[in-house]
Amino acid sequence: MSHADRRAQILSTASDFFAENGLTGPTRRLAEAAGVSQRLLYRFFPTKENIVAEVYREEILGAFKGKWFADLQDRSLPIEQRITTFYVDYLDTTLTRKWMRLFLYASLADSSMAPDYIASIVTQLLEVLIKEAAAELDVTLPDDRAMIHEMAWTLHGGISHYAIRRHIYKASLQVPESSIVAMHVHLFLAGLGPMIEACSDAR
Amino acid sequence: MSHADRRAQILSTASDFFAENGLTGPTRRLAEAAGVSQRLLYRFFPTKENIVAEVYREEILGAFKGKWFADLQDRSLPIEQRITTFYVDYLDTTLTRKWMRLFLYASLADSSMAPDYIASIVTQLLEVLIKEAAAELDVTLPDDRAMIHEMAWTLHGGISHYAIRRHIYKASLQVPESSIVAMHVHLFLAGLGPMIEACSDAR
DNA sequence: GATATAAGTCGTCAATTGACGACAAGAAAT
DNA sequence: ATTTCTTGTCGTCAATTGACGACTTATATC
Repeated sequence: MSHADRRAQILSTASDFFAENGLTGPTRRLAEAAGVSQRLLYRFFPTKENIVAEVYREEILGAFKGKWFADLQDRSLPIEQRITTFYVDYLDTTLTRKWMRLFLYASLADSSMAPDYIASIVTQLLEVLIKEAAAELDVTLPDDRAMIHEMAWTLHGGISHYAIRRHIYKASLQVPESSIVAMHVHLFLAGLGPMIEACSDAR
Repeated sequence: MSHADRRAQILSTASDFFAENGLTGPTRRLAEAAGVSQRLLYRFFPTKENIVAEVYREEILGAFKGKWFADLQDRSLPIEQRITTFYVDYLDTTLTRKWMRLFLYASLADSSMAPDYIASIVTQLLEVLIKEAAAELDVTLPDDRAMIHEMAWTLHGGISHYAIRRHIYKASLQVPESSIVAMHVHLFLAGLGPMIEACSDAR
């Protein structure tokens, strides 16, 4: 098998392996899973840490789509539909079992695998999302950007946590995913106006 | 030092140790952290797994208060205040750094450390919470219990995910915690009615 | 066919791991 | 003072770990 192909195959196996067994999973079991001798791993990667880092780069950082930004701002569609469509896709492509487990293992290991980059992307996403919502609902957002982000997190966090319940806590979920997304989005859009009002009053 | 005291001290150290280093942290480092020889651990616990299990029992399962059920149902106070007070306390006592990290490490390890018990408690909590909210808002909940739970999860999941962002992702959070809780609760109460209506219409 | 180069494995090293037997120090009881 | 029991440590065992040198096998190039 060619160098590039073998490397890709190992990385693909590794992403599944580390997602299931944690970043501390032994290289011998990883090699076994890849159908390869343990020694061969070190022909492609200098250290085990390097394998983990490569998996992280490919699987975690590569899971975001630029298209989302454009779609969320397509005002020819109602905001509820735009957000719902986005989250159905987001759950399907990014908040998968593999992604969530890798991301949590990496975050827990405090390994400086900078979640800053991801935080930055998500923040941009949230900012677009809530600005579009505010525009269609005709409400004015507060000036404080940190506060705006937290408002958007009430929606984004709820859906992210649904993915955690599903993939990490292995909760038995009976309500179909599309209904759940619809609920979260509807609640958010219905409550956004009142929430902003309450925030202004409190000040 | 007496047997009981020493055991308690080891467990206390172990809970911090495993929370920070993961359930795979070595016994030698744990012993060192406890200021004790590694051998001594095995005078109190038959295996390392047993230490982890004991930590889990004490720290994870022991973090829930029966008082919450009573307080949430005290109709002499407005529901918004009841829920807000509950979540401020919940974040402070249960969704701590230590608790979250232990719980996530345990959940990821798929170890059958039955999260069923916790799921059961949380479900009861959510059912009380949303029933009280529906009562005060004078809206009727759907019959489907699974659906009711998911509705409550829009609030509970959002706040839980805030704790994850804070303690696991180490996000820099600028907005004070009390404001965040207030936002989530207000959004939920404002959106609950419309969300329920949308659910009925969809059917 | 000879030869070089790439693909891959075997066996091993030192370090680390969970676990435990053997022993030491101290207190309590007789 | 001797015995006995508790509290504790030292040193060690076998298994596992990441890493790598030495070797084999296949493929391609001349």
